[in-house]
Amino acid sequence: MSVQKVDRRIARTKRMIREALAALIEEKGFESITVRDITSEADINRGTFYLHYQDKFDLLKKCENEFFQEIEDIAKDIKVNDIRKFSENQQPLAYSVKLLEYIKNNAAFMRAVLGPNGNVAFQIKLKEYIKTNIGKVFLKEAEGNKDRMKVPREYLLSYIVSAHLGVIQQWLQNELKESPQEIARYIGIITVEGPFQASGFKK
Amino acid sequence: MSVQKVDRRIARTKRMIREALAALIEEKGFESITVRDITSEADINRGTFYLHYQDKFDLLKKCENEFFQEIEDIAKDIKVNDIRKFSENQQPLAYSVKLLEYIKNNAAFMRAVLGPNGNVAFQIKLKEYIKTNIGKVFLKEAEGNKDRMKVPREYLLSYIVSAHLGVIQQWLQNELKESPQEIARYIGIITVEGPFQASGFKK
DNA sequence: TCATTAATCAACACAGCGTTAATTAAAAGG
DNA sequence: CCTTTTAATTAACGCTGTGTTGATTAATGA
Repeated sequence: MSVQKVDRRIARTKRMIREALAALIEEKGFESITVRDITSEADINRGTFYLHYQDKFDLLKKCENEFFQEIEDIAKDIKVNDIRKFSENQQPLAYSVKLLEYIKNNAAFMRAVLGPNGNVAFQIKLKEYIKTNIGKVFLKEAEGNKDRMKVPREYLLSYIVSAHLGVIQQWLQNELKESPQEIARYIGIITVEGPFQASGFKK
Repeated sequence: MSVQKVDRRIARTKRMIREALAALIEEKGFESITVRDITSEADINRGTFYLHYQDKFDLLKKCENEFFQEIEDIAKDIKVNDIRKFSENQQPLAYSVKLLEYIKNNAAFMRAVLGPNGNVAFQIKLKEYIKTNIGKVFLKEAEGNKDRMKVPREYLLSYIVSAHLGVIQQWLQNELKESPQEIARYIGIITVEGPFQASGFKK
């Protein structure tokens, strides 16, 4: 198959539109954005928008799909024994570091969709991703000891995934002050040792 | 101060509007709802809506405020030593049970604002509430042992709070099959013992 | 250089908004 | 019960945003 070269004008227009979208979501939330807002922020004609996207929902969906496409590749490298490694020498999980690095490199968009004016549907999809690629790895380890499972698997899983996302949101709110490695270490510590073992409460 | 008696017509109208809102949010999400949708669902004149609310955002805000007003009262009864009680005899935390009971009694609205078409701003406010009334109680216990704190307080707190909310959302998604007591027990087990102690992994 | 095609511009019908003035209907209170 | 008060209805207003179209201009790639 031949590689289609993209017209520079198209690339530029799409880039402007997406940058405008991220800026506007963060500014006032997706729901109150109009196509007019986007095109005037991007400094293009309103009609041009409709040459590329059906409406603002279509635009958001395409941005999200692009995101998931890209982090899907990250997931390919996950090592199942990551968690064992962590238990043994407290090394941050490789998957976490990569995901967090990606988030840091796309901070504007991530802050937009995960921040206070963000989008629940996106968060649900992201949780689904984390659940598939991360939670299950953790639980696989845990279920070796199934008879001692005190809480149904679905609740344990949703707990881990939500907690994961919570730390990421706190990090974004904290203006990405810490390094991805550091955050990955926090997640590892809390998730593997438990929040109160980590803080020194109990035993 | 004299108790103002509310005109039955007003009470009815407001009730219809709020029921319509919950139904519509769950159906297609807050952002794509129009005032027309609400008033036709509630079977009232569109003009009537504007006698009570400025716009749909005002309506949502007032519904949320009512919610927080009511759960604020619940928080008044929280006992600081709840967590100790749990550690000793695995009794569900009193605050949790009450909050979860309230959620169960207002399932339509809660499913609407916390579900897939829900509202991030509401979730943030709810997290804030949980953080204040629950997380801090947990952490107060934990911080007796401050020198063993491996993770910054803010991350630990956001972890606990997000995880909390995650279990609630899983519960709503699970159609409130379990009792509030049971869910409170799950939350207690996972939060105090840690997800992997709870599942039997490690040690 | 020149054919191709993206972007612009102006105009269209349409839908939802928020408001208003006149009217109808229901509730509260004597 | 009857009257006064006030909530709800109705129909219309101007305004803003939508999504589309046809004609025109300008940038791109070969």
